[in-house]
Amino acid sequence: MRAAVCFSHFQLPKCQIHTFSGSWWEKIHNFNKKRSNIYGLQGGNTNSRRWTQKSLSTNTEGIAKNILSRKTTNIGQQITDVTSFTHTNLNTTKIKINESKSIHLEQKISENKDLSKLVTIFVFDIETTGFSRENERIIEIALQDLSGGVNSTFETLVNPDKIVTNPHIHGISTYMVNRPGIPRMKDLIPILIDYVESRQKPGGQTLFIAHNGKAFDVPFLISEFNRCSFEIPPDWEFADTMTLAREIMKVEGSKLSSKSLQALREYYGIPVIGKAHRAMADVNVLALVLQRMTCDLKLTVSGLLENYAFTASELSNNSKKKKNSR
DNA sequence: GGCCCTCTTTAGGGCCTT
Repeated sequence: MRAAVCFSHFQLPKCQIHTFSGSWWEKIHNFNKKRSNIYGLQGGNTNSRRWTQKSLSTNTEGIAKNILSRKTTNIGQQITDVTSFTHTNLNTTKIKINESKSIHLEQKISENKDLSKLVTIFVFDIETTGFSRENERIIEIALQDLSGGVNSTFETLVNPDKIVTNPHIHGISTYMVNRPGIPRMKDLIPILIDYVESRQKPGGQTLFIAHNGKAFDVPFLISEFNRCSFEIPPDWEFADTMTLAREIMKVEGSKLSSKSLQALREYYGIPVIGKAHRAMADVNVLALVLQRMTCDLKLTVSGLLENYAFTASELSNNSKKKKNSR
């Protein structure tokens, strides 16, 4: 059981920029303001942030695209450009699913520690060859660590070893994912796990947020991990913004008519950022939508974890129970 | 496929994800 403790300082007045905490939204917002230019792939030292050149091809269709440029809109309708730099260690041979890592989140809460400093929150999205996780494959993954800063994004195409039959949806073609340097899922998973580990706080928790994640992204990810003889690390927790959207729709006077990501983007007046249905573009939109929804719902990090988070094993077990009951 | 809603639960339809 999680301690039912809510950190009131997260619940700041509506229409302030910070919602979850005075930390990560502030960080990401300040970071956006500091980095107003869009950079290419070259390294450099900007605003005292030292950049590191990535070790593998960084063309826009290759693995772990280094540079993300995006536009963000905060509550004050300020639109800024931001660049994030993802470095991925492609020489990863070790597979570190550190099950012995001690997570004492409840204890930390009971000790009244600042939960926002213990939780790493990723917004993520996947593009696939279709809806069926049994027959289809992931062809693109994007993550954004909402703490911001260097290496805060991770983005890569994935070789599905099959024909991409739905390029009209996302613009990702068979040719794009079959080129040299595009990793297969079994090769990508250890890299992904290492990347996430590199962003985790000592003794902290990790929360992945996706839109319709409970029904689509997370089960798809579980299926792909299992197919490649991996398991989702047990300390990864997930949350679904679809659930938050339903809460928004219940609010009296809410004019949100649909729970789709596009409807949420339009509802909050967030401009189109890149091509819809590309993973990182949708991640960028979702990060902003999440900010606004948590503001509207006065939702804290602890509230999100206590009321909306689930683990991969919980999701799998629930699914098995339902299948057995049929 | 999973979730939610309802003209419901002994069920069915709509939405959302690619």
